[in-house]
Amino acid sequence: MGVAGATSGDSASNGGQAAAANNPYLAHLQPAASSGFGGVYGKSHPFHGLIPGKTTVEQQLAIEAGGINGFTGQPYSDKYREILKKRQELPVQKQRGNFLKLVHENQFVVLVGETGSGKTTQIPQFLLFDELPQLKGKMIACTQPRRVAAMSVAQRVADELDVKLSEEVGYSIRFEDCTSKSTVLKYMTDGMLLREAMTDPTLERYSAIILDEAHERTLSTDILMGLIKEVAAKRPDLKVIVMSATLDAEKFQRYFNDAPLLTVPGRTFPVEVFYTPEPERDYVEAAIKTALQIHMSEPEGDVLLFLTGEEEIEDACRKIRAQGDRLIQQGACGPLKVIPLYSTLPPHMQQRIFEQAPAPRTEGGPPGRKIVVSTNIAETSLTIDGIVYVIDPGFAKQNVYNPRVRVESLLVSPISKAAAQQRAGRAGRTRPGKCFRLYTEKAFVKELQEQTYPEILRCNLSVVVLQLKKIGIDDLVHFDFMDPPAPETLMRALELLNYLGALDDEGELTEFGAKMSEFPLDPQLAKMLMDSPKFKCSQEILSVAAMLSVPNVFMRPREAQRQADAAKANFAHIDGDHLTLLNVYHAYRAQNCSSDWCWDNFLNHRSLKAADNVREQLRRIMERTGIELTSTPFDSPSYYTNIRKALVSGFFMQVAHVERNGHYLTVKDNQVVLLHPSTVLDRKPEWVLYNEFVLTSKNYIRTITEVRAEWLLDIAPQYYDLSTFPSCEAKRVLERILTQRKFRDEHDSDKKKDKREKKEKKRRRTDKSVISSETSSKMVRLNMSKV
DNA sequence: GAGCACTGC
Repeated sequence: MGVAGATSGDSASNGGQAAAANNPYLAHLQPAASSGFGGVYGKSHPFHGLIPGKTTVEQQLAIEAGGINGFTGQPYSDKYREILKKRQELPVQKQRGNFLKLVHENQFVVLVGETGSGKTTQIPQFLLFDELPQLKGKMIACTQPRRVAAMSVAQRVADELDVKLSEEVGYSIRFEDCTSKSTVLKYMTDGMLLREAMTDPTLERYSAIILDEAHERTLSTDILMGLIKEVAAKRPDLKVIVMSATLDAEKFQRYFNDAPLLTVPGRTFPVEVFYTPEPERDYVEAAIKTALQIHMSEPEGDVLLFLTGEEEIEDACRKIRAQGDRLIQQGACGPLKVIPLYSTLPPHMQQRIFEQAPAPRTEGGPPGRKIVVSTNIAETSLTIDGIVYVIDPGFAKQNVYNPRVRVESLLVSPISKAAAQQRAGRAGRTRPGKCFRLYTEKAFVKELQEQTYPEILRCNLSVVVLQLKKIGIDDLVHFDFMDPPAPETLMRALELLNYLGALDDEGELTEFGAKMSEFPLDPQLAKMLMDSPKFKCSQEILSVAAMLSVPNVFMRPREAQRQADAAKANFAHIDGDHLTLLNVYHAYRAQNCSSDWCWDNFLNHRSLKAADNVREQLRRIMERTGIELTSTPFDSPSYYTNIRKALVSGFFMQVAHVERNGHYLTVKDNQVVLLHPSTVLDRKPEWVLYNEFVLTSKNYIRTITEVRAEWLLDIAPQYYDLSTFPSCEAKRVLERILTQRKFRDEHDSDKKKDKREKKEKKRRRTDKSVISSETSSKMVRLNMSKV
């Protein structure tokens, strides 16, 4: 992944230091030396006359129309002038004066700009020429919810400013920092800015921050808003622009101390909205019918149909194709191209949405049509040109978190009015369009909520709490969230972090917790990683943690389920799914990360590649934080038990015990759960540790490994304090073990103890060697033959 | 014997 011409690192300023000192055009590279912080530009400089925070539209226009680029000292290119003409036609240009006035007079500005207004590319530039952050040795940040947006917008703006991407304009996303010492405008993901805040809590390196797409209310944007509100109170010099695409601006204004509002019209075409007169019983059937009706009776133009998930979409595609074929044979309409779209689809399949609609079969015959059947990936992340008709059944899968049982689940639920509007808007990007809503107008008005619940109200907050504690926000209950999460969700997070040792009993961040927060992982995974040297298996746990933080690697196509299951069985480890994942990773590396090999073994290459990336990132953090990288020799009998013990040190709260009736109960919570059918375990071990609890048709625990009761008691005594247990079978079993231990300890003669200790010492000595990566293919072979 | 909406560090 990457943008052509993108570079990372600070090559931009290499060798530029000497030149900069004598070159007035390059003064921004050395503001301290040339003019001092807060200084101004000299007479010969294109930026001469600009006073930070006091520029005028005329000044900015004159600079843009000038001959010399103030950033590079070079004459503007022809391409620059060409782009400039187009920029001048964007609706947001008419508001430049108003924008500058508001920014001069206010710390916070809320800007609502509809699709096509040009806000994402232009506003940061208006601000750049007004702020002149280079004079203060600072930057302007503009956040985006998605990586691709950060990359592509940065490239576009670099072109508009006639500079090389990574120099004055750059971007920063996970796994890729495309900025340099000369960067003054930085596009970045919101998550990335939040990461930075953990080491720079007052965001000193920025003179202004633009939060774009704030209406999406991503978890990171919400936390950033709370944080920036606090920082701004301490830093009157910091400018904050909040940009949103919806009419929900009032809420943002109120939140940011009654900030002024600037509204910029968009540039889209009208979309006529139709409702069904009666509620539809089966929205998929209704959607298919509507799609075919459009094809038969509406003029040329492509169709976008929103459904909720992969299976539903593939199913609908098949049905539309089948029924479409029948109509075509009857000569009732032109040819159809039906294309599915969802995120787990391989990239070359996703590309198909950009194909042209099929041509009519005979010249002058009925027109061909493209129908894209998509999840709400097409609502925000992907834009398909040429869509004229949208079919909106009004549903989407949404994540819901229940703190009481600590379970996240995906539920098909009605979308919000804002989302419905967004969907409809997809029909009007190239010409006037139509949107068919498969619900009544009354339902739209009365039943749909205004906005989608922000993510912060729908998810487990343990990562959020850890991050905020690291940033130095101690009082989370009184932290000014735009929408405060349920106290119970916060309590659950605090409790978990306390058990993991990240917070002490007063709720203060411990040193251990501070280190944990460095890892871009769930706290359980971070804890497991940090404890893994104790069990001499940090190399292996690194791999397991990476595999657990990427999408499922096992593919199971409907038409080849048995082959896929057989392929998976080759990697199965007798002790469970975590070690199976480790086998897969080792085999993948032993096969030189071959994508063909992945395909042959029904493995998702994209996921494995991601796991490899994540592993490398985690390994670096381990090195930086001084956590030892070590392994138990593969031929040691404790190789796998050590790994399983390390799993326990992170996931001791996610353990289930099988009851005499064959049901599993989660420890302490006593929830009845079933082993997910995807597990490689073909028996029912007494104690299992699980990675996640999913609520679908039943209560399932997924990604499971057998563990031993003794480990639970030894590794997590703080949680397995039996006085805190409700009365249950698991408690009785654990009690029995403790009694036996006490008995044994009392009757153990000193001699026996001595012997045991000696043996233990010897074992420790033999465990010290570290395996090299060269042996990894051998490891896989050995291990596979064991199974 | 069953599913993985979508992002992000």
